Amino acid sequence: MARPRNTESDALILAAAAETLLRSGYDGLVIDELARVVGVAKTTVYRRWPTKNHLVVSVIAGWQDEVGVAGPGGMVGGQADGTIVDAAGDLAHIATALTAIVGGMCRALDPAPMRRLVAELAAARMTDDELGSSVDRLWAERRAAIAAVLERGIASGGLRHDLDVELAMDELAGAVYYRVLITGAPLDDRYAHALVQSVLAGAR
Amino acid sequence: MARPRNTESDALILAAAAETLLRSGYDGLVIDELARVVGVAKTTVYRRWPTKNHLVVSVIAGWQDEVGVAGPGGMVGGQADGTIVDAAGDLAHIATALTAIVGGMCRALDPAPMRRLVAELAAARMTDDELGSSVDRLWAERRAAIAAVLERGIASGGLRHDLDVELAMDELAGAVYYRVLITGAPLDDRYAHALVQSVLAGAR
Amino acid sequence: MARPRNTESDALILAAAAETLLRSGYDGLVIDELARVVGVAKTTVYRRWPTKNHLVVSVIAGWQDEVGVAGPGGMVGGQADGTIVDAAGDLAHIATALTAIVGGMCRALDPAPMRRLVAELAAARMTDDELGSSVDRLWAERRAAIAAVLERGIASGGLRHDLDVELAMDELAGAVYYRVLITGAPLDDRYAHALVQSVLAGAR
Amino acid sequence: MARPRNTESDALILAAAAETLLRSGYDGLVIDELARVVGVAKTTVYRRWPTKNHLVVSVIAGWQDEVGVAGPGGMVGGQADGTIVDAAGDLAHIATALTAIVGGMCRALDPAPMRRLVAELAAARMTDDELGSSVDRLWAERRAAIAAVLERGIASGGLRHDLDVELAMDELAGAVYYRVLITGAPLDDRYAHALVQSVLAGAR
DNA sequence: AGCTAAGCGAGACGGTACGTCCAGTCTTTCG
DNA sequence: CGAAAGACTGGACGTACCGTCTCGCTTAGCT
Repeated sequence: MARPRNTESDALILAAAAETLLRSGYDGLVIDELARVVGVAKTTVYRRWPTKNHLVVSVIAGWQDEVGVAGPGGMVGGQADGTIVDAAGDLAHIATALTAIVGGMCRALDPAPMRRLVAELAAARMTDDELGSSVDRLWAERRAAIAAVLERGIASGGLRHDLDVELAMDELAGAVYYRVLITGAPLDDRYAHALVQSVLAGAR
Repeated sequence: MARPRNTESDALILAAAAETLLRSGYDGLVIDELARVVGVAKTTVYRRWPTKNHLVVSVIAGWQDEVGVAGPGGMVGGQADGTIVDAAGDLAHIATALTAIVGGMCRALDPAPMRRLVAELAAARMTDDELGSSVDRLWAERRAAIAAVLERGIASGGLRHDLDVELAMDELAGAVYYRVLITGAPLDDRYAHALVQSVLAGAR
Repeated sequence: MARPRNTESDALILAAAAETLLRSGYDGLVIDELARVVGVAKTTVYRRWPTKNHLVVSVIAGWQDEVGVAGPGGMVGGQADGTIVDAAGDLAHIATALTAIVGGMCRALDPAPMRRLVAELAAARMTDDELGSSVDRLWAERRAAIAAVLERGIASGGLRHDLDVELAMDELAGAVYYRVLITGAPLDDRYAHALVQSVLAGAR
Repeated sequence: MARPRNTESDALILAAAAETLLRSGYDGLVIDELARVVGVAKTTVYRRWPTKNHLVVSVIAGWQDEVGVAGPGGMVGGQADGTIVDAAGDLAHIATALTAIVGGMCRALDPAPMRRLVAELAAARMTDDELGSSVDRLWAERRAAIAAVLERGIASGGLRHDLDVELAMDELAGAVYYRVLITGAPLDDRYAHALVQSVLAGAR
């Protein structure tokens, strides 16, 4: 009965927002201008995302969906690592699977615009509860991927039975985000490899 | 030769800004109101710090000088862990020293206002270079404290000779900041203890 | 198609601005306060008038439309003097008509707030072209009223054929504005009467 | 007993202020910048003139002293017209003397910067009493010159005994200022001549 | 010759207004 | 009802001047 939403607008807005976010950061994304550029009314944006923050979350979620848990540039699809870990539970395979995931994170988060964005989202998380949970869901995906690998590792006997999975995840993901947000140190596959080795050294 | 700046104003402004920053976060700090509260003209603030960001940097720098590595609320002074590590280099002592530092971090960073602030600073770091380096210096202090302990541990034989100190620090500090900024999980001494144990498990 | 401007706001803002302008002069008109008084956001004012000057122009233009040549407080309508001059062209009637107009000017311009305003507008005229032409249009109305009378006087033979109408107007209006702006001398009907007599003495 | 003021500073400040005033108008004259340009402390300016307005008045007064009542570009010195009028009181000589004075006014006030300045002073007059009287004194000089001529004209029988001198002056000076401030019409010697003729026509 | 009051430069300071920028909401009219 | 257009509230930001003040130094002229 009612006029249906123009789904094309969704895509256009997201695309433009994504580009602007990467190019100019959170503050550089101005809803007014975004709408103008896309050729859409500001209301159309706000009807879909109640807040600038929500829109930003959507953009990032889109990036994840687009490239799997590994983030843009990554290559580990959900089913793929499942298969790998199912096939073999021994330490080498666990390391390989983790390195793939962590490496994907590194490649995804290394670029400066992405770092800025992650920082801004972390800040937004603190003030805005609703957005907070959205952002949490975002981060949670990669966390779950790591958890899956670790738990299969435990199940397969490659890792200690009393391994604190939470803690191991904090160390892995934490080190990466620490470099992203706090030290600004570079992130690449080599670092991912070393990090995984180091953490597994205490998890065997 | 000219009338000197009223250094008391500097102090009052910084104090008020610090308090507001902790209580209300970056956005809660409004220059106009700050000036009013301190009883100073807005121009007096802007004469000292050309931008809100510059002021925030000063506040943080002040925290550093004031409280050492532990940050506001923390209590780990340089001499304390120095003494501990000097006294004995074996693993138990290393663990104790690290737990003290990491526990200090946890207690300092756990409160919500502090989390918000850290996140906002991490974000500001990305855009504003000047502020960035100031923030970096801030974080660097704790990092140095951890490094010192680790290196003495290596020297004393308590830790592996080929231990990647950088990596170990990333794991320790990273896990903490990860919880502060990304997962929002609580931080306390128990966590600090477990974290240190876990990391040392792979460092022996 | 879009939401139309609230025309009531226009009116309210103009009214409040007009009152403030008369009571407190140009500098006494503060946009921030104006908006507050009217109960409107400052942006709503700036959307309509990009500058304080533009707003002042609008106010003045409003006065024109509202009160005719006589200005605020004046009372000489177009038809009144028209009738008079139509009825008889001889000198006495010309003098009466002119005295009415000039007297209206005197009464309108005599009060201190009006003097201040006229002076401020004369000053603004010089810097701001847009505002200048608006102000010019304002002054022009009275000038035209005087010119009409003089020209009918010439046509009816009451005044010299070679009378320089421009010059006579300069003398009449000039004397009034001179007192308004330069000497500060009082203006009333008696003065208007004497002035008209004096100028007509040389115009017969 | 104390160190005397540096009179050279007075001159330099006045000169710079004069130039700026003519080039950039009242608002373009910024005390801070003036002091910087002259190479003098702001206090040195304010010690001499308590207010920007006072300084501006001084500048204008300087112009008068410099060139006699006729203003910059004029040439009728006090003694000159005295001599002229003393020599002969008949109408032709009165007209000549008045034309000289009024012509001087025209030449002095015609340039756009001067118009702006006069307008700004007229506005300042209204708000600032102290400055008002200074400005009044300024205008009064030319007025006095005209009055002198008219009164001698009356004494010599060239002008009517019952001539209202005030009114005649208002007409003469008023027409000029009216063009300066209100209509923006050009002013030159031809206009001065016509104006004097017209006013004298009713004064005989 | 030395004391001292004032001049001077430099620039901090309080105060006040301006005009700008955005986020998010509300109000129309059209399809 | 969805969409386009854009008005509206609300609040902060940084800028610009004015006129006052406080330093420390310099200098003329009285004692």
